Amino acid sequence: MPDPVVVVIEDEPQIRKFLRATLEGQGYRLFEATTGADGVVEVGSRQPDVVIIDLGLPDMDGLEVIRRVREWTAVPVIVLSARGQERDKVTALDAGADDYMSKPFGAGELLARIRVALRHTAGASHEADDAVFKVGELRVDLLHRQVVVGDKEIHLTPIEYKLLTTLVRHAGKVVTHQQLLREVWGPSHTEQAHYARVYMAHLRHKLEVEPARPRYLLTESGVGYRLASD
Amino acid sequence: MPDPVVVVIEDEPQIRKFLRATLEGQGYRLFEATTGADGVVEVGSRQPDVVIIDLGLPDMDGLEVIRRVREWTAVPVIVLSARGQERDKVTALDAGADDYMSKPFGAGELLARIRVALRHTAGASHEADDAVFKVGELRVDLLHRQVVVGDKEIHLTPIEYKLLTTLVRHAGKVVTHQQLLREVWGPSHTEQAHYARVYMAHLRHKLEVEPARPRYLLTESGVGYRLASD
DNA sequence: CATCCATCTCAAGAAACCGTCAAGATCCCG
DNA sequence: CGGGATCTTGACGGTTTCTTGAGATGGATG
Repeated sequence: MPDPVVVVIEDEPQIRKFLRATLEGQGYRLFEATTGADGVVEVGSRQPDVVIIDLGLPDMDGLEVIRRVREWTAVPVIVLSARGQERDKVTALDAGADDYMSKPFGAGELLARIRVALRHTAGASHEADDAVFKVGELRVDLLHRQVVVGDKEIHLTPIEYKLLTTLVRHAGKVVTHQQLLREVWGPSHTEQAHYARVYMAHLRHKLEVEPARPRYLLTESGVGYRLASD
Repeated sequence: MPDPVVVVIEDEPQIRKFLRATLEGQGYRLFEATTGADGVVEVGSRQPDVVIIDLGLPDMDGLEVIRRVREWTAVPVIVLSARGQERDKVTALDAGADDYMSKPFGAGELLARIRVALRHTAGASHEADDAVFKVGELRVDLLHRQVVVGDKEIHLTPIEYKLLTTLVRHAGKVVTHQQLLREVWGPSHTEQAHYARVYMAHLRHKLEVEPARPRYLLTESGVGYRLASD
């Protein structure tokens, strides 16, 4: 999993600095905005995993920012505020915020609440994307690490699988020997074109109906290999 | 949409009364438990939309209740606590809680945070939270911590059970050694691939008809393990 | 047709990985 | 304190997977 992306909308330099230190130390990628208008734009362009917003902004009401963001995304929004009145909290939460922390707050608690927010989105996204590649009788399910030909499940060794997924990622396009060797065996093995040949043979025997006349795993002589797509 | 169902786990009659007044006035259906053990059962039988739990319970640690509940459902859990230390908050949130409110708290804020929790589950597809995993002769009941093969109940040690539930959570998908070790033994034991082997052997002897030829607990050589699904 | 080069096939040894067993160490309950 | 259950750890043999080499195939070229 790549580092989570966080957009911070905060005008006070002091708090921005604090957030930067806190978050970057934990491996978050941070993008900052100092006005509400910038904030909305930043959320739109960065597609963050979490948004942290201070309600006291110079140009527009933080609540308005939340409402604008909520018009098109369900990204978790954590509110920071100098005001701790119940009224303020209720308003912000009902405007679409997912959490509300009154200043002063501790770094540990903020990080914990971010982890909660990330848990939520992790669960939600899990259901939708079934990253399955299909061509002819061949099905490659990246999520389940499962390869099926017709209705028979095929067992692949780690290298075979990695080779296949590399081709899947570039399905339809030619993958040069160099590229293949680099992505499967690592940058130090880019000369051993032999490896790729042996393993392409393995894959063909396992996946092709007629290994000698491949329909999916095509050779581009002198260049590399290509996985047929549709 | 029918009235949302809330389970309250709280031993102090005073606060229970307050919650009852607050929530029933807003059209929530309320079920109460006064001990942790009861609470776990209540969550299992009522299938609530939100759980509210006080950390200071007489019989067991509230954190333990949260962990038990989290073994089989993602229902939003809001923690109430007399303690407001950051340490306590972080522990509870990392144990699986979704929100944390220190006493004293206002009715308005509680209701707002409940609305946030309900928003979250509304977005997620209403998957029937079936706490029972089945495949072939094997049944794993996450709620009752019960494992049955055929019609015989099988006793598992804590580690065996945790290993099995980790596989159940990812049923059908390959779980890498790293993942397995991290989720069962903790992040510091990710090198000891040996552990997993020994315990997979234990599980196979207890769950498989023919341990040498496993039908459920499958090895993905060089990668990890996979629990068959369907 | 002969030759060359890229590719494919096959197989065997090496290496990594896995399952098993069992001997302590540790924990838990009475 | 004792005994049983559970967990850790090491050793060993069997299996899978990887590497490597030698020869076969097959198309392109002159």
